[in-house]
Amino acid sequence: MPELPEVETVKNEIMPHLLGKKITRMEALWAKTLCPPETEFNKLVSGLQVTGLSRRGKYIIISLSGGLFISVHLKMSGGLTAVKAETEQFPRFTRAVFHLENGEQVYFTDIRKFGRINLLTSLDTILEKLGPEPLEGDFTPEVLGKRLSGRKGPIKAVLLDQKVLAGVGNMYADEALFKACLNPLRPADSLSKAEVTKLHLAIQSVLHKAIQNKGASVSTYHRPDGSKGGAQLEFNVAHRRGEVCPECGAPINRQLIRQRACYYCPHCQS
DNA sequence: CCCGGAACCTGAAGGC
DNA sequence: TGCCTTCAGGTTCCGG
Repeated sequence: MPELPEVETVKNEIMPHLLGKKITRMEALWAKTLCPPETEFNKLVSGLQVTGLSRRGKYIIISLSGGLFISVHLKMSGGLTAVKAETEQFPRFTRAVFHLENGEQVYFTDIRKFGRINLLTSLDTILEKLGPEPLEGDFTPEVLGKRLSGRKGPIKAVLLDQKVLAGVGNMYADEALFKACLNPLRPADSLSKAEVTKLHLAIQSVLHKAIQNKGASVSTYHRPDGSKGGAQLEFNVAHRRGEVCPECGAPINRQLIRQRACYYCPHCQS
């Protein structure tokens, strides 16, 4: 599932196919994917040039000439695929198409239709619901400590709150808590200073390593060239139902926390 | 602020 | 083989 490392990888690898190109037309094959709807979207973007690509949390931000932005959220099963030249048949599950100059295209595919491509005049609506970027220099252990203070819910659930920290999802929250040897049910504000520091380091190292491995291909995630990421091969607990802890050999627990599957080692994370 | 639950969707996997 | 149920989990919204 796309979390920060997967979104970062998609952004980086789709960049050469979009940067500097003119958008001739946006096409919606599943109407709800585009907001505003296709006709209105096209009135505003056709002929504009892509001037930049960036990522904030799990959003890909496409900057356009004229001061407009397109945000892409992959949600559960979305992906972008680069295509050199126009083809007559779209791949299965294509929900939207970026038509570019010279007949090039970028497909937005999404089995479950949760993903969204929004046209924005300002990034405020996105930025105001996101906490700090975990890999930026200003994300320090002190900042993490402040974000967790006063939060009495389980640390696992609090880490998934995008307003606390942007970009961490279910898989990497499980991996970071394992690396920091923290029980996912611990109240977020009960962590000692040393534990917060350990968690801060664990979050950064888990995300860095996953980006190096081009994301985790569990279920439907794929890179823009169609290949898979390798980060799932290094998971210690996430999605490892019925397996044992690589550190101590204890069976990995799967427990619902706030309706979300949580994988952890009951021995190492006691 | 905290929490639970539903909604949005489809395909894979497991049970019978 | 085939029907039915469950599971997957990012985000928003609604109600208590």
